[in-house]
Amino acid sequence: MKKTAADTQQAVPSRKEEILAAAASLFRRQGFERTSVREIAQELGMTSGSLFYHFASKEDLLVMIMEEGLRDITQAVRQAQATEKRLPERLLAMVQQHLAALLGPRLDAMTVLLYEWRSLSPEAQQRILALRDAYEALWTESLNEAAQLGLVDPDVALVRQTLLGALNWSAQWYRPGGRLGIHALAERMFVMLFPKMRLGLEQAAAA
Amino acid sequence: MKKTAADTQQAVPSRKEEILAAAASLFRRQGFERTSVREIAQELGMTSGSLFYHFASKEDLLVMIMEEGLRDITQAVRQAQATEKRLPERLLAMVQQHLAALLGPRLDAMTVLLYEWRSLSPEAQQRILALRDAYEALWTESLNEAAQLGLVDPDVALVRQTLLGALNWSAQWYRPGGRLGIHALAERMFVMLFPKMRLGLEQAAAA
DNA sequence: GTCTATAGTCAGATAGAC
DNA sequence: GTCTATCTGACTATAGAC
Repeated sequence: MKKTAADTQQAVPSRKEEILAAAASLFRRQGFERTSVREIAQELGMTSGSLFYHFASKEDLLVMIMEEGLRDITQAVRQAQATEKRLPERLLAMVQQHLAALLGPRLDAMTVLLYEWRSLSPEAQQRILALRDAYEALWTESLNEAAQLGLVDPDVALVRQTLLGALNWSAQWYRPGGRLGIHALAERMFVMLFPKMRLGLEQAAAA
Repeated sequence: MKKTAADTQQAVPSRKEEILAAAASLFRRQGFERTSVREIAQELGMTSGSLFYHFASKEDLLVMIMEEGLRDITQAVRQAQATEKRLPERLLAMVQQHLAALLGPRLDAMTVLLYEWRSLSPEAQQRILALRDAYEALWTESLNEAAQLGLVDPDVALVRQTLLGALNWSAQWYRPGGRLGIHALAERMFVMLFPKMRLGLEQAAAA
């Protein structure tokens, strides 16, 4: 029995997590192919050979970064969906959690997830795609309900693509410390993208 | 005086254009770094050395693909903007031209433009970024007018990012021959993203 | 304009000492 | 768990014949 349990929430990151974080940061800034394992190792003060004690291959690194990102955002949005029962508020909570996962502390991993999937082998691509489909199914579910209430266009697939496209694009331009925080950004985009939904909240009279 | 003038609209593509098209197709499917010059040459029945008679470097290929894509979409949207004088119709025409340029015959080049810019050298990145800024300025201009008429949120930068994000994301999922043509897709997305705009057109009573 | 041949570089991954 | 040293292969780009 190894001591690798409960490694998800600890404050002191394991070596493996340090490597994943450094790799994600480099992959986001330079792309997967333009980043060498030597660069990743150097970032951590080790040599390239040592990396392969922790990971079987460079692609293995990429796959784990992506799976971690997808696991995080899926869990966050699923919880928002389960917590908020009423519909307009539930979708707002889902948008907030999506942007928080995308633009928050895991920005590197999430950006890599969005823009480096072509560097995966076909087999790994299928695995990641299956996880992404499961995530998108959460949205389809709640958007279907909204469509039945007449709150969104009945073409739910198109609504989902438009919504997630607008949200995901923010990873290309959003920079922490800008004029809008993530929470405020989520509200603004929600109002813009779901104009038929009135929230009965305090921002009803906002500009 | 060489015979290279008026090469833009001809039906028979020059060798250079054939190379650019083959490269764009491979870059879109595999990414820039994962595509070798040998593959590009093979696609055209030549050997890798011959490519360098036409292009100085592999990056040169990428830059030309991107510049061509940006030139096309800028021209198309600028013409729509200049032709339609009235505002809601003008923005619809711009959305239609944006999607037509993005998803039409130049889909390969446009996708490469959107997703491979990190493979450019810093100098080339600046050049491309300047062209992209000029393109986005077209949108800022018309969206500013719309904001003054109360047709869109006054945060024009956010509106532009949201709009272009949703439109550009379609390159990830749209496939020609699907249930929606490009023209119809543009109308649907326009209505979804600009709900305050009523067009005075025939689709006023659509579902 | 295209070929062959190859220079020159750098990548991912492995073996074995410590 | 990290190191040094190295294998093996692939890549871009060039030179010069045709």
